[in-house]
Amino acid sequence: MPELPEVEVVKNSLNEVFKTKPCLEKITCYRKDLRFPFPVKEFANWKQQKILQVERRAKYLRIISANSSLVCHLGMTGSFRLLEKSETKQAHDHLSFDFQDGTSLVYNDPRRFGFFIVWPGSWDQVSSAGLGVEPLEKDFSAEYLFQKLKDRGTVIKTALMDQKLVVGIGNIYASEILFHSGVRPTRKCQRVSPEECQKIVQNSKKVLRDAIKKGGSSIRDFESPDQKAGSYQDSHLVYGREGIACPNCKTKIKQKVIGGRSSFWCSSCQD
DNA sequence: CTCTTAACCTGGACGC
DNA sequence: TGCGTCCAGGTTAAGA
Repeated sequence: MPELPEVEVVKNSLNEVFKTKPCLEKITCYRKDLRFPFPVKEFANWKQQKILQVERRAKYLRIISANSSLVCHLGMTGSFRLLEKSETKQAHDHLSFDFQDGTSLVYNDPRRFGFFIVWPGSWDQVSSAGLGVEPLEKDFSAEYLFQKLKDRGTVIKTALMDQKLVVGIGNIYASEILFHSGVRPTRKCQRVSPEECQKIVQNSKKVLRDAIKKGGSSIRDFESPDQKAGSYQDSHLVYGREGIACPNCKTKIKQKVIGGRSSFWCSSCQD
């Protein structure tokens, strides 16, 4: 489900929830694991704790209490929603943060690719791959991107989705960013010019910021904890639009699997 | 070392 | 209605 904009929206929404209901009664899990075993011992320490803040790095969330913190990843289908006192849990509800007023914040994840782990100290320890720069920060620059691309054997779309290079960009936004930049997803990294790097960097920031503003993309099932669906899917120009006219030139949008992921582009607007 | 593929899971859409 | 196949926003171990 979630790329950077969706995770950012979830983060903001969780912070709203925890601002109103900072005091936890307990954490309950309804199974023993997701992608990794739940840190059950650690959960026991969260009884009666106050939740201070939620942060985001890459597609990871960090939930911080007074004396501990948890890192959560939503995988493909993870989501949170608020459960009122009278409501009962649903299929694929795997864990809940239970508040002292009887309501709960429930984590639901049909495919169970998500996880909760104890905060290990540094972000790089969360991902064995090692995390690249944040796309919305200054250090994601045209110079940085050009340097990273110049000795790579892969194509540009694969590079944009490589979390070691830049974090947070997934399959939807990679296609969208490359369309906005006029660069074909199949272009070899070494053949992307400095000028095109500039465009890709600028459009990454623009597309991701616009998507955050619109609450993320809600295709299939994404929604934030306040139950609001995002609307950025209405702004998708190529993703999921195979055979539909390009908004610029009316050429039919192409689709092809690149690096194992479905990719979309306009063969006339993108070189 | 770099790069690609398969696997982890469930559910929804589609074809027969 | 049912059953088989394919596909889905991510990550990463294993293979080439």
